[in-house]
Parts: sequence; C-alpha cells; structure tokens
Amino acid sequence: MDSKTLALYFTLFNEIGIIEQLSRALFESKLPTGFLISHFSVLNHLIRVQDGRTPLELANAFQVPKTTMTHTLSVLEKHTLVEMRPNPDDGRSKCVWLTPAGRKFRDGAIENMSPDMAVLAEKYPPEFIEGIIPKLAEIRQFMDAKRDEPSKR
Amino acid sequence: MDSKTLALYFTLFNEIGIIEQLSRALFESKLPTGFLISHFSVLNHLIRVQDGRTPLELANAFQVPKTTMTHTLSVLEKHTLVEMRPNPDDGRSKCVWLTPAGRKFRDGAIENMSPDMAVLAEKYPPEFIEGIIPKLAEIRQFMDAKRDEPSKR
DNA sequence: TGATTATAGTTCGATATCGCACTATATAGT
DNA sequence: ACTATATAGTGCGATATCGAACTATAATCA
Repeated sequence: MDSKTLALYFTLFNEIGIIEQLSRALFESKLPTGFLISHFSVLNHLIRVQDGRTPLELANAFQVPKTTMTHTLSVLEKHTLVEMRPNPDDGRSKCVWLTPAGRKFRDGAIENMSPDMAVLAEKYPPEFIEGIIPKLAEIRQFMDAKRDEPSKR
Repeated sequence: MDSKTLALYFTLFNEIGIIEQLSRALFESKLPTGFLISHFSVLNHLIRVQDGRTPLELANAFQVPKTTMTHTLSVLEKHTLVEMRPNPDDGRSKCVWLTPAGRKFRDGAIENMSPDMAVLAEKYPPEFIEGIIPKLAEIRQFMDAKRDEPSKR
C-alpha cells in the first residue's frame, strides 16, 4: 500500500474524528451544565430500544468498558434519571429503567438540539445526508465485525 | 423540522461517533502501551504542517482547550518525543519541535497501522473513500465555521 | 452434587480532559 | 509613557475513561 493511498484512509478517519469532536461540543453545549453526551446517549438509547436493558448490554451497545458504564449509570441514578432494579432472570445482573425525569431530560435535550440540526439541514438537505449514511454504516459494520475477530487470533 | 428528519441527522452523527470510537480503539492498539491517539495526532500534525508550532496553534488545530494541550505536550516531552523552545517572536510563547525519537515514533505507528488500512482497502477501495471524504469535509467546514459564530451572538 | 469455569457488576488506581483562576508578556488607547 | 485590556501558557481541582483485581452468582461438567 503506497503512502498516498494510506494517507487517504487516514484522512477519512481524521475527518470523522474532527466532526465527532465538533458535534460533541455542539451537543454538550445544549445539555444542562455538568452533563455529557455519554449521559444523554444512554437515556436516548433506552428510549429507542426500550428500557430495562442491563448495564452490560448498554456497555456493549456503546462499546465502552463496563466500568465506564457503571460510572455513567451511577451519575444518571444520582440525578434520578434512571432507576436500577434487580434482573428477574439473573441474580448477578440489574436492569436499567427510565424515570419520568429521565424521559423529560432526553426530550428536552433533543428539543434544544433541533435548531442546530435545522441550520445544518438548510445547507445539507436530507437527501445529501441519506447519501452518506449508508456508506458510513457499511464501514462501521465492517470495522465492528473485524473488532471481534482480530485477524484470526 | 419533523422528528423523522431530525432522527436522520442524529443518525449521521451517531454513525460518525461509532466509527470514531472503533478507529480510536484500533489505532491505539497499535501504539506502545500508555500512548493514546492524542499523542500520536500531535506528532503526526507536526510532521504534516512542519514543527515549530506553538501550543496554542496545536490546541486550535485539534480544538481542545489549551490546558489539555499543555498536558499532552508534557507527556510527549517527558518521553523526549518533542522539545519545547522559546518563541523568538513572542516572549509569552513557546515552539514545539520534533526530536528524532518523535519522528521515529510517528513513522513506526503509521507502519503498524498500515496493515489494518490495507484490510479496509480490500473491501472499500480508494474510489469508495474518495466518494465520501469531500462530503464529510464539507460538513466539517460548515460546522467549524458555525462554531466561531454561535448564531450571531 | 461438587468442583470448575464463566459472567455481571463494582471497587480501586492511573491517566485524560476540561474549566477556572493565575502569572507573565504583549498590545491598544490615551 | 501609563494604564487598561488581551493573549500564551500553567497549576489546580473535578469528572470521565479505562484496565486490573475482586465479589457474587450462573453455567458446565465430571
């Protein structure tokens, strides 16, 4: 692989990294002080896929170590945005449930983020975004699959 | 903006966020233990745009607070991968220079990352990547511009 | 069933990131 | 020149992320 081609792939991840940073900063500026995307993401995920997930499921969904998820959940719990209940199917485990305050927090955050998305949509209409997403999703799936199978080890 | 369209834009940033996480984990696994992408990125940047940059220029380039850059640079300096010299043009400032070890570190890291990029390239040839990058770059530039001009404030 | 191994979650220690406040130097305004 | 303001970098404290080790419960298997 020549260095020119290599640079191309690096550029891809560099662009992705920068957008990630910009969007994170943008989104976090719309959250109440002290809250981060990690907190919002968990609440949002619980609404999208139904709450009652276990901490481990959440850690896998976000591909963070379980210790990180323990910490994130403890913050959410401290603010009564989620509630931990024992897992009826597994004595070692727990289930995470949204509280009404948690749902409200998530809805409010989305509302605050909406105007910025609208500004973006003025310049880049839905069709433009629809043209990109499938390609990114493909790459994401490929990388995700490779992750579990680190070169036949 | 209807919630369906809103969700589309969220999906974009979600995909980007996941790829960022996966690529970060992948790249960091190719670095010597204890080093992170933040360290590599600075070395790489100094080679791409010439060393002799100031800490503030670097902080802006990566859009991190200057305190973060101070910390990152101190780690690099501790490992003699960079060298800080006074800025001849400004008594408050410093310039960051690569050491031979720093160049070697960067080159070695790129070499270690190469095989993974090659695997990716097998499935997604350069033309595929070239089709995505300009669109991402556009969005990145747009967001970057908006960042400085937070709705006419 | 008893012993072994695997899994869910937490605790702990290390490092990263970030905001605030501070020092030192530079620049602008008078 | 003198004062006021802006800027470059750092120190410090708070929180986030992560890996290693630990506890408790489950699953496997002889």
